[in-house]
Amino acid sequence: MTRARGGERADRREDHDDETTFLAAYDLTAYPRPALTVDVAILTVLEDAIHALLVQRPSQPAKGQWALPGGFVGLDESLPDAVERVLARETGLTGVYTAQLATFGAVDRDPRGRVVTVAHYALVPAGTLVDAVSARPATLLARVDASPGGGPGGFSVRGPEGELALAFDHREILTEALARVRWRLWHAPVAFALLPEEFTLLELLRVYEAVLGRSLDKNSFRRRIRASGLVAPLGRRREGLRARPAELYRCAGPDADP
Amino acid sequence: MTRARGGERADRREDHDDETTFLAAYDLTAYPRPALTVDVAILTVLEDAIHALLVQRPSQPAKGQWALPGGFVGLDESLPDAVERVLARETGLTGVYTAQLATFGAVDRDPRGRVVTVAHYALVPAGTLVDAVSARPATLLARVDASPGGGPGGFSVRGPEGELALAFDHREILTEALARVRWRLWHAPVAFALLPEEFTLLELLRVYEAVLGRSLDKNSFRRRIRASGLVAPLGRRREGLRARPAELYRCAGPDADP
DNA sequence: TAGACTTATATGCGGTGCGCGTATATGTGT
DNA sequence: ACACATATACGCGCACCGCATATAAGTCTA
Repeated sequence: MTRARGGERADRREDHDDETTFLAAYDLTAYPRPALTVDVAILTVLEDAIHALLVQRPSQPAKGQWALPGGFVGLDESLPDAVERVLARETGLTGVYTAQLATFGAVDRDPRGRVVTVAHYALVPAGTLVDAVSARPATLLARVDASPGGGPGGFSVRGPEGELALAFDHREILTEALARVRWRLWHAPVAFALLPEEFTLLELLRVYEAVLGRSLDKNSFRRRIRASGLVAPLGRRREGLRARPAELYRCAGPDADP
Repeated sequence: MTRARGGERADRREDHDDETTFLAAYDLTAYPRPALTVDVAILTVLEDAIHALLVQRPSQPAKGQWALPGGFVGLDESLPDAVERVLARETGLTGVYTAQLATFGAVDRDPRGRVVTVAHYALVPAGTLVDAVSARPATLLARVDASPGGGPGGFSVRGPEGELALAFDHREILTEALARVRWRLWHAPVAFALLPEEFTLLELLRVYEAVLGRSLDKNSFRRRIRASGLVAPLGRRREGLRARPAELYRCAGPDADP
């Protein structure tokens, strides 16, 4: 230890030269390595149910099957950049809330060979997502019905034609995304990403119920949300509905925590 | 839609042939792609403080610097397999609790070029880790002192010689690992992975305090833990200490949740 | 236009869990 | 025998949540 510290400065200079020459000669691509993709589970709450945006694969492999939007990660783009690019390319969406979910690396998860995917989820207001889907062919919003008692992953993915089988391991990714969003709902202000800027407390409640898959008490919910300080009343009301107009709120909390 | 459904069976056969020929001709490796590694933040609680196992890099790049154990992901191994291999190779540890943390893909995070790493964390009882470190040169247990008020990432990593600068973005990974373990402490039975099979409630309390970075009330803690049903008394006691012997417990809960 | 209906909002009550203080039990050390 | 240290049990009060109830303020309909 003492000897090593005595030569510290000289060693450091020597190491720097070593590293420079090492890096000049180093070829990362000399070794076999997996391919890397990002996949995004784009979720929303529509008609009191979770929906996921799916795209019909336009080319091999799994051509014609429904899948999560995804794509290969470029050499010069970060993971968030890759997600942003994929979202824009396959759905036209920009500026949406996204977060990393988990990385899936089963050896046989892609028939093309070894492909590891960094799965993400995105939360989008229903209106935005409906517009995006209707503007694109070969995309749909699949209703994801999760029965909380139905065990892990015990949910159905339904399109207009009925139950859908997802390509690759995308059903597994969707399962994880659902669990993650449920988990974060109470601990991070993610629900607001699923609503337009202005919303009523009942609309917020519906989002919570849809995500959690169970009904919540309206009074307790009001108290909790208002006490949390995450919403601020706007002083205006949503009128023209069947009953007393409800106060409009907006998200007010500083975004938070891991 | 109707047309597509009418030809479904024939299409499927055709698609299968297409996919087979497609896959035969497909070369995943034809496109540039990042290299992929796994890195593991191996954590324990020693002397009422969190410690992380670090290895001194034996070769370029960042030669001589302290880093988290890690290695490239092989073409034929899953991510858990890669983690297991790396742990065994660099620390000799086997059969420890590991979980995926997050994937770090900043373009410039590795001087060799584009290297994306799937970061994991491992939780190991202090005794096991002390043994592993003392059996290997160029490894150490660095004390990680986190002041909860010190802002995000506001912690120190200290070896016997003082503060350490970690290689690559490993300090960032350590930050995330710490936050994740804190987050999970109350929601999943992770604390037991940091203790030997048999432990007293005070020892469990010390683990919680070390991970959370703050003191907890002993009485409330007892009630919460016992009411949680995650521990079962063994009927034996830890004797020979300075005071009344404490009941020994073991982890009893079914492992749980994402 | 009056009343039914629907939804919004406020308030009160009781159980539960947790922070905190206190009392008692049971070992070690002098 | 006594002090001392820790383990364990219990009680009190507060905060929060589920639940019920009351009132407000609109729309809808006869």
